[in-house]
Amino acid sequence: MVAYSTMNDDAVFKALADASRRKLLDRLRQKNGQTLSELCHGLEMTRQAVAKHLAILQKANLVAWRREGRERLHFINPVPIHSIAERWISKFEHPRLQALAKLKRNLEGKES
Amino acid sequence: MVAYSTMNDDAVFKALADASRRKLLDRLRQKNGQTLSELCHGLEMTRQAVAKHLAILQKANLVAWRREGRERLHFINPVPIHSIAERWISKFEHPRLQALAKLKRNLEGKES
DNA sequence: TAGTTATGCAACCAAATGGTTGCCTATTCC
DNA sequence: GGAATAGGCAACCATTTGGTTGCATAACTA
Repeated sequence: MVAYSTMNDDAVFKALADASRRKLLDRLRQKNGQTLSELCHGLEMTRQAVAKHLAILQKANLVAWRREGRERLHFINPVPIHSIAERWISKFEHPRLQALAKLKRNLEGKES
Repeated sequence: MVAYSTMNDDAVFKALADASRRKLLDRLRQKNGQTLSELCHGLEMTRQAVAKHLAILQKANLVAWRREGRERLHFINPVPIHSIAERWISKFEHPRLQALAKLKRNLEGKES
């Protein structure tokens, strides 16, 4: 029995809507536990902007961090993405190519 | 061999970021081929607002429509959602509970 | 043909978003 | 202790976003 809260779906979708944030997730996936400064390298924006993005990812529960001395180590949390994939995207679990053919037929005005 | 264009991922993510648009997709999933007016029923916003949302969904290739007399029939296209689910979300295909445990360990500062 | 229904188009508006700069605090290193 | 490094916080700004109103056009229907 799984009692998942669909409550913060919106936060997750919104967090994923921005390319910079998706890039940050990608980077963390490649190397987990990076510091804030480390995550800034190569991104064409200020540290403060990156910190804002990470805060948004954190509120969506996609990223967590812990303080270590003067540094902040960031860790990715893949669970919310999976939850959404499973319970929202799986709504569309028809055979895809079949669905595409159906869409085309519909657009052409034939009965499906 | 699959040659997928990762180009309009951004449009899809952004389209999905809005709760009203997700609701519209849900409605079309329940009943495909609805008209614009039909899709407006029960939504607390003007027809024009709904039309804008549908235009965004269309640009993301999540919805298509055809003209039928004075009406516009809308059809859902589940393919882009599947594509993203498969090639982006599957990046996070570690065993999830294991990943969550790892995240906790990381936050607690123990080596994983 | 006249009225009603379905949609299109454009201007406008407030709030959210994504970014900046400036400055302050806390650690670490010499 | 003093300089350098890592990050926190707040004010500010332009653009995007999500919505509106107003009006025009096209197609059914009586």
